[in-house]
Amino acid sequence: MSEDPRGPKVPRKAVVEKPARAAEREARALLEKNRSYRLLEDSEESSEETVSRAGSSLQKKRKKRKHLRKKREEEEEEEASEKGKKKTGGSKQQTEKPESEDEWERTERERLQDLEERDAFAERVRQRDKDRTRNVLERSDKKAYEEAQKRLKMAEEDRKAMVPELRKKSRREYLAKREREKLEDLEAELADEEFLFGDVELSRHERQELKYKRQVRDLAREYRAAGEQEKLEATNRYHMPKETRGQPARAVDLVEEESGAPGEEQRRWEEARLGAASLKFGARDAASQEPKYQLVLEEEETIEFVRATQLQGDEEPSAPPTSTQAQQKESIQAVRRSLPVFPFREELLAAIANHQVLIIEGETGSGKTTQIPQYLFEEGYTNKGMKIACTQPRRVAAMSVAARVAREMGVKLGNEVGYSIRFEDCTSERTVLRYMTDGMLLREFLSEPDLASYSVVMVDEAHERTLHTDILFGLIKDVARFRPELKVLVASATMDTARFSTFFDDAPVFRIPGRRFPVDIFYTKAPEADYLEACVVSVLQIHVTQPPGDILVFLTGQEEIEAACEMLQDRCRRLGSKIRELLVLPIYANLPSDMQARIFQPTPPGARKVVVATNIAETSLTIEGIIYVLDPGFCKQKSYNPRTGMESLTVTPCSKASANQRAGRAGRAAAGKCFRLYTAWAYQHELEETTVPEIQRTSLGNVVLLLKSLGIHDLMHFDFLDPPPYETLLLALEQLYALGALNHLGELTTSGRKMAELLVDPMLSKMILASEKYSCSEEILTVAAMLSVNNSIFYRPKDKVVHADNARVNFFLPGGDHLVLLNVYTQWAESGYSSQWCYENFVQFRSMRRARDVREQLEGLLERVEVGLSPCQGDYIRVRKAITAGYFYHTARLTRSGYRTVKQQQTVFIHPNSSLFEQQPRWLLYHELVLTTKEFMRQVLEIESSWLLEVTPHYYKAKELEDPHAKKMPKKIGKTREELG
DNA sequence: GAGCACTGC
Repeated sequence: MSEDPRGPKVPRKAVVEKPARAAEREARALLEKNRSYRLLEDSEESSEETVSRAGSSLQKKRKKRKHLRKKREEEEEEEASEKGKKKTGGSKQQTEKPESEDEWERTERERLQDLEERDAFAERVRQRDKDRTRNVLERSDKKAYEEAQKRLKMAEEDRKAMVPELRKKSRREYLAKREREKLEDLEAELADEEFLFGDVELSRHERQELKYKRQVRDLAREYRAAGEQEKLEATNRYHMPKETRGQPARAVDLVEEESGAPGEEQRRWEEARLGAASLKFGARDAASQEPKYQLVLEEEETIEFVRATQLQGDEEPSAPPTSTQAQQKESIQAVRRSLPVFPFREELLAAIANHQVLIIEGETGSGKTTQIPQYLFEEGYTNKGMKIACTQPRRVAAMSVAARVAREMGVKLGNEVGYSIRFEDCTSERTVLRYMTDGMLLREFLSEPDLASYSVVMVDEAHERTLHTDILFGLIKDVARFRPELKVLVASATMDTARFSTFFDDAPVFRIPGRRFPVDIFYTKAPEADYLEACVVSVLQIHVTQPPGDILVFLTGQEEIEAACEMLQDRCRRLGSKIRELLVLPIYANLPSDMQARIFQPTPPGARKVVVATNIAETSLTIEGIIYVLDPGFCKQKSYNPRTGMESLTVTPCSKASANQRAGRAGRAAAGKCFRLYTAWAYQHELEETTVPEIQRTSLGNVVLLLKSLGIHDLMHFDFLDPPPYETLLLALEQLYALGALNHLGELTTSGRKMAELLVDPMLSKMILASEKYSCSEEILTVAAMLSVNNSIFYRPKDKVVHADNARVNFFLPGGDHLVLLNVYTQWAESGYSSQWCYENFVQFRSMRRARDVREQLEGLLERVEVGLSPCQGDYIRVRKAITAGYFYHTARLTRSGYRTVKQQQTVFIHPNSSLFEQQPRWLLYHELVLTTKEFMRQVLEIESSWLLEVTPHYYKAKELEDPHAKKMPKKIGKTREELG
């Protein structure tokens, strides 16, 4: 790239103009190499019939390409004339030249025509965007603004009004539950004792105790029976003693009225319970009561402690309720001044003025996200209509930060300050401070490859290294080279900043102290075999020995969390009143929202909250009041195997960076403690320094398509901060070629350009484009939307597995899972998108709502890529063919030894949740391949081999789709079932 | 007969 003076301009130029020659040449050579490599491999393995078939058709072209390449190199300086010559020459030669030459010329002519068409299409899209922008902004400005206001108001109300009510409610529920559980426990305990020690001679004391317990139980039973008989009266049956009124009521109060000895019975009950508990755990279960390990304070590690933060309490005036607007404004300014970044304002602005790229290192809470863009605004970086972009990895972050900055600046959200996220654009023409998700800025490159309207781009939370952030780095670095006036800020937590600096040509690093309380880190003395058990024990240990403060436990997934919660609740119940109340609350992304909200409710006085969470609590949400963090040191991580194209999700030890991030969660409100369930040695020697960046762990079809659309051809030499594996890129290129998104020279085709607009995975977008031909785009859009919400459509609670499974089976349609998904969506739409319908059918409302959002967006994009909307009118064959047109790469056939993928002859299985699980169609298409306990195909569709020839004549040959065992196999299972359906 | 962490366009 560097030898080409225009190199850095590639992204800007290429979209409308011809791609830079040097890059193109390199890409071509590379593809050439790739292909010959594939060819070798294929000829060795006769099993890879289909691929070698694709390869052999290429073989012919390859010879021609050599010729072409030479030619192009010679004529490099006269591109335009060459193009003209080819075009006119091509049409002439069609009639005159011998066949082989004709074929080559035709291919070449078609290629050039397609490129022209592609660029014309891109131009049309840009033009339409321009025309439409105004409308969209005006509309969304109002709508989004109202929505944002509503959200903010709700959050406010949450804090003010809902909380006390919620607290009361949860307390009531809790008390009722506790009463029930206590009684059950007592009964169980008595039963146990009678069973175990019935024959044993008891001491006088023990006999007395037993007798007393029985008495208490009988009283409680009687009370309950009485209460049920006279429900009306029961409400007035007892009152709270004056002195305890106002304090939380206690479940045991109910006993005292019955006994007629106020206070006395209660005291005795408590003593009995306490005695029972200590008896059980102190004497009979002595061994299990021993702490399993000792937590040892290894080092008093403090994570970035800044004294100044504690001054903040004095500086921040608690705004009086009657304060005027001016006063409020004053207090906002005071808060702004109190942030750690404030003293560095001038220094920072000077550094930004002097350097094009600046790395900003600062912990969360330093105010960098909210303040720095404001400083830049105040400094005049937004003059002449220029904008400032600040990217966030998450939608909520972009929204809430924008709202806060708008408040600080005293403007309406969506005017000067706005945010822009998928499904929601809250910006207007006046917007100069623009918070957005990183993926959103990435898409903006498509319409504005040089980011001409921005004077500053700030990439926040860079240390998280999301896929989008990583790609942004490469693109922004490139843009910065030919736009010297563009300022680039890379904001990151205290890690990896040296690497960022090196990447951006040794950009200076500006450090801002954070505001965080110290966190003591504890390690275990010896490794734990069962970390789940260890977790439960440690939680109780913290609960018993440590001062008040909530606990946050990090586990890997839903299953583990459910198990841990159950164990904890079980232990607590058994310990009874020996320990203070412990509220156990799970949180993970798939948890229904109302359950999720529970973790934000304040802890009742005297109780302690334990939040058992997945990685969601590591970055995505912050829970107030967490003082203790319990970290077993594991997380689930996705990995991608480019050789098989298979994704897997495995439990792996987390990185040091991740462990520190988790520990930091303990120090948000006050000094905290973090207990790590592994040894200090393991931390030092066994944990990776940082998590492997996402770009090295996922399939890159989408990324390649996007980069190609931006005119970047030489992906192997794209400036990645951490380059993805070579094989992953190769596989992505290969698949895109097979899908027709790239031509034989590795250039983007018109259809590829359209696929890039659709922002779903390439195969999915190919399917959508193909739906036009089979006129079933209505249905295909639905299928695509449903496929893009991760398998979280069906809700399957543990206690209603049978019902849930029945509900799912009711949606089955012959043909396969794609049609089942279509069926679910259609029925839901018919119900008026009802949440009640979802509830009744064990379908997750949240996922469906998301599918609806996606579908609506895709519908808009369909218009953009110039595809008409048409219904299939009940002809599901058309739908299935369109799906096949996108997923012909993902096919499997039934052999005597089960299913094998057509492409790689890999043994695979139908997922047990599939509607086709108990059937064995001969030909299958799958949406994805996942490795869990086996290699499973998820979302499978029955197809016919003849369709493969129909939808992709270039990829399959009739011969290889013949089945040698055809006659021995039952006749077309699919057909007969379709007749039934 | 399985068992999906988390984001994002």
